Amino acid sequence: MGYGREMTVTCLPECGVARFLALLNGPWATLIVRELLPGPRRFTELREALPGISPHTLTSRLRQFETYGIVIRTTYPEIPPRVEYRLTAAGQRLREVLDAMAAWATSIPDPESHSVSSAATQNAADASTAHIG
Amino acid sequence: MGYGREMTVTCLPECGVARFLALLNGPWATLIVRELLPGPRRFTELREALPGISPHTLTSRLRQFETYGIVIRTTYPEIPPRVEYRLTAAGQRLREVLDAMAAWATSIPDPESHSVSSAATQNAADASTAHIG
DNA sequence: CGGCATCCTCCGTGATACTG
DNA sequence: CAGTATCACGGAGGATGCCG
Repeated sequence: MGYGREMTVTCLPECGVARFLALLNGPWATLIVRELLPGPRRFTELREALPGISPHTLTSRLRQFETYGIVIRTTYPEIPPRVEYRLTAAGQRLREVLDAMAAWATSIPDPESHSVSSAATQNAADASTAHIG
Repeated sequence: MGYGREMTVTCLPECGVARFLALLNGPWATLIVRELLPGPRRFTELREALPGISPHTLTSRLRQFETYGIVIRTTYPEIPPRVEYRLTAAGQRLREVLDAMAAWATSIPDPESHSVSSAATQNAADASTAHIG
């Protein structure tokens, strides 16, 4: 699955979570959607809004979104050429998911406060002393 | 970012969405959390609940979750050995995110209904004829 | 400006085998 | 049972160059 074999996404998984992961795979995918939430964006605008992304990756994700009906690609036959990407109704419904992600992430402490040395690993002996079960 | 360089996650991104993606990276990560939501699970239970996952991957994700305080690993010094993984309070708050994911995924049509041939690509000429803005 | 083509790296994952 | 070790794969992603 995933980055190895399988998951050709010829037919999406039954599980909703799995379906989501199949469509918004990769670190950039969700961030691109995030940039499109406020409104339509041009290719270059997306590039500038996503520091570090390569045009190759941006095109790749945008094309996949287009294929799955998350994004609409509109070409304006102008000089210089202009292309706008905007979320479909389905794509805009992703706002709730991203909001949930952001809400969760901001609620957890920084990774510094739970370094590996004082990680959550524990033994049942300690557990019985405490109140695990 | 992502699978290339950077994103060593020494310090999580400011953006909540990016933080989420940094912690729940990879296709299996979220699915593992999903299996832990109902309650504590043992290593083998998780393996069986996630068809196709390898012990290597399962261990890897579980260790990362442990590092970031999403999962608690409890070792029972028994014969045969028993290890339970359970979500922390922060981990359990992921339920809302997964619910949002599932809700969104089930609301979108199957990929068959929007094949590439009839994809959403369109020209501005058509847009003016229609009602884009 | 908005790509596409090509080559390359990185890392999540799988498969198999082995250990406490 | 619960991993660990090793090798290998493949796709996401980066870098560069070129084109309409």
